[in-house]
Amino acid sequence: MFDLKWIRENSEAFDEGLKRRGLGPLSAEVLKIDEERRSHLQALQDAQAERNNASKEIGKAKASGDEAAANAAIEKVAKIKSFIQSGEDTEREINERLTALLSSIPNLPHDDVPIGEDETQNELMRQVGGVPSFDFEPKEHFEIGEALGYLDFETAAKMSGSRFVLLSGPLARMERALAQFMLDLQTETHGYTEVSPPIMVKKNALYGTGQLPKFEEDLFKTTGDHYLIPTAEVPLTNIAADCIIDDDYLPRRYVAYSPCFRSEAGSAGRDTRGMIRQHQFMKVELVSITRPDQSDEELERMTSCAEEVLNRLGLAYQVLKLCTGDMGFGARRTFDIEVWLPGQDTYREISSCSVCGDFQARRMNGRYRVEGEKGTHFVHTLNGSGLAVGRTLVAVLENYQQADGSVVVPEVLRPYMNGLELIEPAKK
RNA sequence: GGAGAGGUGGCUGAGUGGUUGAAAGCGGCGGUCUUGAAAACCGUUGAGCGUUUACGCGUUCCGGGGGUUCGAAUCCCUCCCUCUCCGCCA
Repeated sequence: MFDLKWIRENSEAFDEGLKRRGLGPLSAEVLKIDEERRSHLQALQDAQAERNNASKEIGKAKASGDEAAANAAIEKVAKIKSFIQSGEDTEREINERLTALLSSIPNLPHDDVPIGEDETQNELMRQVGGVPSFDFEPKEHFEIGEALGYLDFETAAKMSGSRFVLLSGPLARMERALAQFMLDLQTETHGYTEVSPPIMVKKNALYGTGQLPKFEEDLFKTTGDHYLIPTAEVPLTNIAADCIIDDDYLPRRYVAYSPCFRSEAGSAGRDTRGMIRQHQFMKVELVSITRPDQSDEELERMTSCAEEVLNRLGLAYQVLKLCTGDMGFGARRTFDIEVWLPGQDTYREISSCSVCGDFQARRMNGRYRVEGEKGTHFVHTLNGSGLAVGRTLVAVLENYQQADGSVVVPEVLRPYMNGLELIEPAKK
């Protein structure tokens, strides 16, 4: 959501930002409605002032028992009434148009975000860790997992259809181990506060983070009024909704382990094999609520918190700065972390860290106050995966696979897996 | 699922049609007192929008929306949310 006053005063910068996003200019349309609204408001408010004065007169006249004067004033006001009535209708209608337009406009990218149409134009920031070499042809994760007997798409499809998976035995355990390891790292080493949030939310929460009203088709909705969260970003960021936080409490850092639900409406045919793209997956999510002057630095920090998971797991990855065309709706700047998958012979997204500025804060009315100062300001919000657990499991399987089909358990996970060092095929 | 109660400013909480943007308390800010602090006392303290060089002026806001009325925090309708009791239950 944008500050109307800012658009009014920076209409060129606004259109320029939209252009960088690959969108046409909108300031003219916005300002036209704004203009309409303001000139209308002036007339309406004059009429209201007149009515209020007359009403006070009536009050006084009645109090002093002067019925004649009261009736005269009532008659006078009656004439303005219909104008005010229709004027209020018009105001409502204009406001609705304005909010509808404003709430569908994506956030503007930071100046340093490269301009581009799609993921091919993202900017490579760094590559970390050596890509492992194999003296055999590395398999994809689903081949490995299915051969082990602990990764079962068929059984999942039987009860849930496509894009679901059933993990069992040591792989189910590894999913839990990964989550535990990530949570411990983010809370104990990086200072995040662990949260166990609701995973069903109402639409105002989704409006706050920007999934609604534009992306309803990506969400699962219950038969009631709840939606299943597509990411814990939604409940975590909405902690700040309708709050006024003292500035010395900022930044606030939250981490949550939760399932995520996505309809994948626009992805038919993509990543149909394996567990890369599922309707349901587990993720450890990081969210920061900061002051405006802290948010850029916080994005760097958050990204490195996510990277540390991969460092400790010994997985190779690269960090990209997303170009304008590949960024999400609410983001001003996004870093994607892509992990190396030997089976696919490529890097795949495993985390996405974004700074949203005050875009979400405006939508959810999340503010902070500086001690001793008058008034409030909008907070800045950031979110990032730390990490997507399902895809991390994929990465471990592919990177730690051996020629005989067994999979070595990364050292940092062993304490979480009862000391298990090697995953071998299930005995039938 | 059945029956009730309620949503008021940063917080607690009065207010049931007429100078009420709203008592009181807490908190915040300023001051007096004090070597300093605390306590006490005095004063002050909402937000959005429009307009104005500015002081200011106007308007809207007592969960959201609609209605009644010359006039609504106060009456009516509706939606949302919270809570209590009973039943069921992880």
